[in-house]
Amino acid sequence: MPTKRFDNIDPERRRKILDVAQAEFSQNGYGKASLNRIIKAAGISKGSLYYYFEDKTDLYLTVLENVMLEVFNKLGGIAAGEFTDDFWGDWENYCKKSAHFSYENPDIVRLYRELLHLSRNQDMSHTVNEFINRGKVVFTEIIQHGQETGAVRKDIPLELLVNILFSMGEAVDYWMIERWDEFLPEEIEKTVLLYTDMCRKIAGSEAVKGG
Amino acid sequence: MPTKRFDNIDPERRRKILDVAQAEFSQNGYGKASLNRIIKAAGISKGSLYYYFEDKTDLYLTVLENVMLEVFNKLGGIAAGEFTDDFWGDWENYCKKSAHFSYENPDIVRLYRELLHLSRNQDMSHTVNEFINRGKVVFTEIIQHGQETGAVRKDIPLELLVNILFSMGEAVDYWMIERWDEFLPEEIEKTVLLYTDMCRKIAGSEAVKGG
Amino acid sequence: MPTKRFDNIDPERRRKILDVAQAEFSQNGYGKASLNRIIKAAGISKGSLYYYFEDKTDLYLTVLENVMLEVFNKLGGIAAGEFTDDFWGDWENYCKKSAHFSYENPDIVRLYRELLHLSRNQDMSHTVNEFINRGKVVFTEIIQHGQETGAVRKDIPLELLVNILFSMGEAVDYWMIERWDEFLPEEIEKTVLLYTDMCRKIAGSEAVKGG
Amino acid sequence: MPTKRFDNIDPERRRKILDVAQAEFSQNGYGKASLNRIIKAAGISKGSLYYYFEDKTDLYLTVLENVMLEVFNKLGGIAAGEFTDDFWGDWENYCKKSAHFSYENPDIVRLYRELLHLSRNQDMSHTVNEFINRGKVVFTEIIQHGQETGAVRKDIPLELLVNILFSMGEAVDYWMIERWDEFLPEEIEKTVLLYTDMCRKIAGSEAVKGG
DNA sequence: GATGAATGAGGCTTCATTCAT
DNA sequence: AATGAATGAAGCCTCATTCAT
Repeated sequence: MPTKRFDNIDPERRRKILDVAQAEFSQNGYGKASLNRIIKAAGISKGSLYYYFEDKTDLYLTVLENVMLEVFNKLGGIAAGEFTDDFWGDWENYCKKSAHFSYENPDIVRLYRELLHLSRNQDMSHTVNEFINRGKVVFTEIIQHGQETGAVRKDIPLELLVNILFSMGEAVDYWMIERWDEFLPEEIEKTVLLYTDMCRKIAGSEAVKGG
Repeated sequence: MPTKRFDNIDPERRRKILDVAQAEFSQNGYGKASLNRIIKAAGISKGSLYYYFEDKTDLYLTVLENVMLEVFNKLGGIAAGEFTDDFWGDWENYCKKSAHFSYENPDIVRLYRELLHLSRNQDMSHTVNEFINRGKVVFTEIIQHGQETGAVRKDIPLELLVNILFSMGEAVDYWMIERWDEFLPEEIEKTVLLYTDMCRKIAGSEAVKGG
Repeated sequence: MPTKRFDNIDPERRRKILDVAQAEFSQNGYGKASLNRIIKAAGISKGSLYYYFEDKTDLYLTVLENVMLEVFNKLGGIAAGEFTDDFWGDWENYCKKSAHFSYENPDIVRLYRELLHLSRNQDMSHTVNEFINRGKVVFTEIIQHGQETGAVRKDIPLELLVNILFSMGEAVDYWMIERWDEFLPEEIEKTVLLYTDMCRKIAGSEAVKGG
Repeated sequence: MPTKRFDNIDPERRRKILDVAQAEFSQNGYGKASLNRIIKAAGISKGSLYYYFEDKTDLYLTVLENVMLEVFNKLGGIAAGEFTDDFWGDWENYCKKSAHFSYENPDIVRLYRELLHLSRNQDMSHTVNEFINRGKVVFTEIIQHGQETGAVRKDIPLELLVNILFSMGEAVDYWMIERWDEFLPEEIEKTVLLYTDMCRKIAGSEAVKGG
C-alpha cells in the first residue's frame, strides 16, 4: 500500500478520487465496482490511477482506510476515557451521535456491510478482517469500559456481546433510514432511546440470567 | 419469469442447476457470479440456460424462489398456528431449529445477506424486496402471534421489532459459526438459550418501557 | 488444451487462424505477439478466440502442435526404419529434404528457435520442453539408427551429438537463407554436401578420437 | 545514442543501471523487458532514465555496447596477434577460456542469442546486425589467422565456417550448462577437448573435401 | 428441447514516453 | 542534473447474450 504518491498529490484531486471511489465501491460492491467508471467520474487518466495505486484492491483498501479515519474523527471523541460515572447516560449520547453519523453517511454503512461478506468469501480476508476489527474497536472499548465500571454484565464473551449490540444498532439504523423522509425529529430521538433501553436490558449487569 | 419451462425438466437436472447456481451466487454475489461457471459446473449447455431462463436475473430470482421454498419446508412447520400456550418456550424451540438450519446452510444465509445490499443499490429493488419480506414472513408471523397472545410487547412497530430480533440472531449465528470447530454441543444449546433470554428481555410484554 | 472446439470449426477459418497466429508468434516471439493483431488479421472476434483457446499460451501451444504435425508430414517420411545400408547416403538425402523445408518455412525455424529461449527463461518450461524434444525426435532416431548400424560413433552421448549436428545444420541453413536471392541452385546442392561431409567427419565411427 | 550524458555519471550508479538492465533484457528479451522494473531495481527515477537514454532502444543498445566491451576485455586478450605457431593448441586454450566465460555469464549468452532473432524480425536490424558482427569479430579474427598460417582450410567462405564453429560451440555450451550440477571438473576439460577435436576435423586444412 | 458457436463491450493491468519543476 | 506526476494506447481476458441448427 504505497500511499506515499497518492497522499502527496493536490488535495482537491485526492478528495475527488476518494469520494468517487467510495461511492462506486459503496454502490456496486468491491467486485462489481468499475475502475473505468471511477477514472471517468474523477476526471483522471487510467495511468494516473495506477500510478497512485498498485491495483484495484489497493484503491479499495485506501478508501477504507480514509473512511476509518473519518469515522474516528467524528465518533472517536467520546472514547472510553471520557466517560462519566453514568455509563448508560454516556452510552445514550454516543448512540445518538452514531445514529446521526449513519444517516449522513449511508455510503459508509454500506461499505462496512460488504466487509463482512468479503471477509468470508474472498481471499482478501487478512487485510479486510483488520478493517472490520478496527471498525469495532471504539465500540468495543466502550462496552469494555462499561464492564470495568460494573455497569455491563461480564458473564458472556465480550466479542459476542459487542456483535449483538452492533447488529441491533444496524437494524435500528436501517429501519430509520428507510423511513427517513417521513420521520419527525422527535421520533429519531425516541427510537434511539428505545435502542439504548434495549441495550441496558440485554447487557446491563442486572440482566445476568437467573438474576 | 417463465419458470414453466424450467419446472418441467428432469428433476435431477433441475436440482443440479439450482444447487450449482445457488453456490455460485452465494460465493460471488449476484454481480460477480458467472453464468459460464454455472453451466460448466452444472454440465449443461449455454443454450439450455437461456432456454430455461430469460437472463441472469431470472436465474437469480429462480434460485431465490427455491431457496425460500426450502426454508419454508424446514422452518415453516412450527408456524404461528402451531404454537402452544407457552410462547417463549415455543420461541426457544423455533430458535434451536433455526440455528441448526443456519449451520447446515451457510449458503442461504449469505444469499439472504446480499439481498439487503441489492435492494438498496441496484435497479432490481422491486422484485428483490419482495423476497426480503417473504424471508421474514415466518419470523414475523411468530412474533405477531406472540403479540396477540399477550406475550410480546405491542408498543413498538412490528417490523422494527422483527428486524432487531432477526439481526441479533444473525450476530449470534455468525459468532457461533466462527467458533464452530471448537464448540461443544452443550455450548450451542447454551448460546441459543442466551439468545432467547435476550429476546424475552427485549420483546417480552413486561419489557415495555416504564413498566 | 481443449482443442475439441477449435478442431471442429470451418477448416478454412481454422487454417486462417493458425496461419495468422503462426506468423505473429514467429515474427514477434511469444511475449510480444499480440492477440489483438491476430484476431484482426484473422477476421474473428475476441470472443471467438477465447472460445477456441483457453488463453494465449493455449493458442501458442496449439500453433506449435500443428507446426509439428506439418513437419512430421513433410520430413517424417524418411524415418529410421526406411534407411538403406548406405547410412551416409541416406543422411545426405534427409538433409537435402530438410534444407528445402527450411527455406520454404522460415517461420517454423524461427518458432523453434524461440522455444529454446522460452524453455530456459519462462515458467512454461514443462510443456515447451516437450515440444523441443519432439522436434528432435526424428533427428535423434536417425542418428541412433546410424549408431546401431555402426556408421555413427558411440563414444559420446547421443543427445550431445544430436545437439551439435542440429546446431550445425541451423548455422548452415541461416547462412543460406541470408544469401537466398543470390544463390544458384547448384550452390544449394553443394552447401548441403559440405554439411553432410562435415557430419561424417565429426560423427562417423572412424572419427573416434585417437582412432 | 547520446552516451555522453550516461558515461559521465557516478560510476557506481552507471554500473548498477547497466547490470540491472542487462539482467532484465536477458531474462525477458527486448520486447518484454520493462523500463519500470529496471528503474525500480536500479533505484533511479524515470526522469533520469530518459535523461540518460533517448528511449528503450537506446538503453538496450548501450547495454549491448558495454557487454561487448566486457567480452573483449575478458576474451580479447588472446587475439589473433598473440597466437603461437601451434594454432590448434592456441585454439584449445581460447575455447577453454570461452567456455568458462559462458558459464559465468549466462546472461550474456542469452542476450547474444536474442540478437539473431531481433536482426531478422524487427525494424532494428541495422544497428543490431552491427553488434552481431562485432560479437563474432574476435572469433573470426582467430579463424582468419588460422587460415593465414595454413592451419585452417580456405575452400569455404570464412563467414560460413565461423557460423558453423560458433553454433557448435553454443550447442556444447548448452549441453554442459544443463548438466552443470552433476559435472565433474575433469569432464568439462574433456568436453572442451571433444569440441576442439571436432573443430580440427571440420576446419583443419587436411579436412578439405577429397583431400 | 437442446446445443454450442459467435460476438463485442467491458474488465483490470502494464507500458513507454513526456514534461513541468 | 534530476525528479516523479501524468498520460493513453495497448495488453490479456471474462462476460452476458444471441441465434442458426
